[in-house]
Amino acid sequence: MSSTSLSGRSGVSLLYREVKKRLIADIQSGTVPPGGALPNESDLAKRFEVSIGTVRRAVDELVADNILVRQQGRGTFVGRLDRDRFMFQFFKIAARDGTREFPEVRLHSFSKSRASLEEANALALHGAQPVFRIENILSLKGRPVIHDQIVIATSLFPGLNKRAFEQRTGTVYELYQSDFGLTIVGTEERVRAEAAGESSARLLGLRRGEPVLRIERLALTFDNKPAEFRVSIVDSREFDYVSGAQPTA
Amino acid sequence: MSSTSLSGRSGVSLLYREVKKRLIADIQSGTVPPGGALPNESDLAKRFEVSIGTVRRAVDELVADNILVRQQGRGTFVGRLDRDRFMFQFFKIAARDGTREFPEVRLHSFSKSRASLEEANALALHGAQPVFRIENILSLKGRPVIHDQIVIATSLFPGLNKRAFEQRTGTVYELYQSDFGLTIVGTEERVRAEAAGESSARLLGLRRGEPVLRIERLALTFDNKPAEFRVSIVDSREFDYVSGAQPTA
DNA sequence: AAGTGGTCTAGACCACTTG
DNA sequence: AAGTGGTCTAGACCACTTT
Repeated sequence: MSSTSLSGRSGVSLLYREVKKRLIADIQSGTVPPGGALPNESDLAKRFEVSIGTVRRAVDELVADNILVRQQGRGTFVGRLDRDRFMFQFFKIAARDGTREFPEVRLHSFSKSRASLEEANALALHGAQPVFRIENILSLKGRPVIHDQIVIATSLFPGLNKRAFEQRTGTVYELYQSDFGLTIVGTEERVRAEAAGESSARLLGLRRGEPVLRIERLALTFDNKPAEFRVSIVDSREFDYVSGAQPTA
Repeated sequence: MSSTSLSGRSGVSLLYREVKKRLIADIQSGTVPPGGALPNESDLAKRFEVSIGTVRRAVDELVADNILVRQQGRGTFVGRLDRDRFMFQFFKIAARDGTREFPEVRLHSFSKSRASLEEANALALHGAQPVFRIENILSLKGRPVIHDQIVIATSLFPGLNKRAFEQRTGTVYELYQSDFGLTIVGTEERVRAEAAGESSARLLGLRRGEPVLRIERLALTFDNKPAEFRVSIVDSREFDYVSGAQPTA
């Protein structure tokens, strides 16, 4: 964390935006690791030479983005992409009755090849760069329900291999975060209905042609840079994709 | 602080929450109509006997919830549920290439009957209360793509009839807002894939059994009270349900 | 008791819109 | 020029957690 002062009110830069950028930089550089505590607010105010209110505003936004977590009386921490967070921010499949459970994940295949045109486009790669392809089968209530096909550029995940992937202790995103310093901060998803293809049908125990959900998810890191492209095929006979709502006071 | 109007700091009530509630009450009562301007912030501060900062915090949250809209130099306004807002907050269907257009809406049927068990449950009705049933066909790029089935309790929409519904000038939610004082503030949606039923297939020009998206949407007003239950059947061969992303600085 | 975040205040000054 | 929201400050005091 460098500590020069923040622009003497000279130009376009809003102070709280600037503070926010610096805090993000500290997270990306690993200066403050996942789960680690930030300095307290008055120290941050001194370091950045702004008032506490300005620090609070920057932190407020990072909390709203689920990047930081405040705990009154304890401190402010970098959010870990653990199971709880995965369930609340990223996993949108719920049973018909509304129940939500963490899926049991089984690795089905791990390979390396080149990006298709569509994949390169989604991941903002220049040409058919090498990618890892990972297929997972996710089970809910003991039965296979989701067929995940993950595509990630090898350049962002140097040294990743099947063993490391399989032996991770937490979520996939937590692996990205802790082993490659890559924090997923949001996703864009497109959902449609299609007839089950052969491999998904076999893996999910469906007849070919049965209607399934196809979810294309682009996972983004800071500055909206794409980091992972994932296609999920979901047997939606007993499970729904859920979205939305807005709790007001 | 002279503690007359807003709780003298005695207990649980946070001042900005209290201000927020009062502002919502003014919107619900029609004291400030859709599109109308709020008093300026210093006047609000005087009226509520709080500082401007506290007013700003309350307004900040209402802006975040898309209920109010700030315009620097002009004022703060009650958001109208017009086409623009509908497109950005509620309409989640986009062409495969990402294009989004406002759908052409055609009324297919308007009737009155009693709520099914599922509908009564969704709308929090006590028993099989009377409801209006409205079916719309929504077209995109000149072709029918969405079959909407709307269910609303007659008790919330007294005097609504086919003519009023058909001759509305704006969106359905704008009608709710302007004619019945009922503001939709958010939705909960559940999406799954199913085989097209007979009527939807006919209306959308599909073969029976073709995979379609089924979207069940519960639209909520203040305090998360359910106001409308809607089932949308979507021909997703050329259109997707889109969700998500999170713009950070 | 000490340290953290959470709420609230009072006021200066800036940026934008309108008459 | 007058009126609006937008940013930033400096500091008091409250609520919660830990030692």
